[in-house]
Amino acid sequence: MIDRAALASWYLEHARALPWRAEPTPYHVLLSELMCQQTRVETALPYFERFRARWPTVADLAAASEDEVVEAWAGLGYYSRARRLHQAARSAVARGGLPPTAAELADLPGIGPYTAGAIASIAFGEAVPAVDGNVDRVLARWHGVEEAVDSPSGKRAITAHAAALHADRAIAPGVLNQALMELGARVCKPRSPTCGTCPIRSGCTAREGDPSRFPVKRPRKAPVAITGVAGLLDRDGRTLAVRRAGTGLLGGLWGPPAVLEVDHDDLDALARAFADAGFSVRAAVPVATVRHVFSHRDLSCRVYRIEAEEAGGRGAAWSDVRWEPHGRGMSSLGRKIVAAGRADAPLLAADSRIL
DNA sequence: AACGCGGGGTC
DNA sequence: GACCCAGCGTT
Repeated sequence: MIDRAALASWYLEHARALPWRAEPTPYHVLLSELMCQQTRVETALPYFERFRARWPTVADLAAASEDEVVEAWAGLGYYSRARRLHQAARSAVARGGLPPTAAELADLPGIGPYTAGAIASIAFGEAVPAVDGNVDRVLARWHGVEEAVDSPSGKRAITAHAAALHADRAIAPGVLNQALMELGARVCKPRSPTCGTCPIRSGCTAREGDPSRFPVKRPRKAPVAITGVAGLLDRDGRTLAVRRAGTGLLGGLWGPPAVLEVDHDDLDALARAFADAGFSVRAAVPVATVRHVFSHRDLSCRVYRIEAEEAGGRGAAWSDVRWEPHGRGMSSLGRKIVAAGRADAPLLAADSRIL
């Protein structure tokens, strides 16, 4: 059995002072947990502060428009989280507040097994596990779990170990769950864990051998290489930006007109993209090629500087169009494309093509 | 069980 | 480059 008292006292001494820990209201925990899904705490921190300042209560967030929320999320990635956070906020307000149990919380959009357990234990004190990547690692190592933690059976095994720690509620559930996560982030790290300082090294299976052998994971597929084109059209120091339609890759996100899954020199596709934004392209000059890796796609995108005139009309590719002064509110890919155009790279006149 | 979905830090 | 991060929802 893991020495829970040692784990808890280690946590109380070493816990980072995170803003949602200072005041772990259900709304703050909801916000932080959604932002931290597959995202480092340090990355989510400034977003949490901005959201909390702009929408201090769950009712404020529910009253915002989805577009506002997605735009405020820009740069954080996995944008369906933003839409689901907004939906969850509206749902919570409609039912008079966030429900206090993991079972009910799991019914809300964006809240799966981990997040439900985290909110229920941290904000409401329910004795339920919250198994994230850190807990996977800590418990797989301690118990020597040989099954892949990203398989259903492996996840069940880890969850059972985590649940057992709450058996007699010797430690406050929120403290225990956060202690496991904090330990995974600070001590029981993926590579070169510092076992010598671990408060629960006694009894740990992996410490006897090679800790980095755990947790076992299924092999992941490499991102598929794709190409695409993007165009920069400037006017009065601003760049033409479009909002991508749909909820697929970068759906709802702002950026310069870009077409994915077409060749680097597919100027017809680029011209159609601008036509959908209401512009007729006269010339396109290649200025850069940017690479952007998503979790499942490895994109090489050729960036063109565009000359065009207003033609009116709009196609279905974009849900909105505007002139964007800074690149704020854009996806990271969008900002990268804008930056490529601002760079002092020489124009590739030899590749220039007039439409 | 596999896939779609972002972005960035770290070694 | 590879790995992985306070994962979830769909198929």
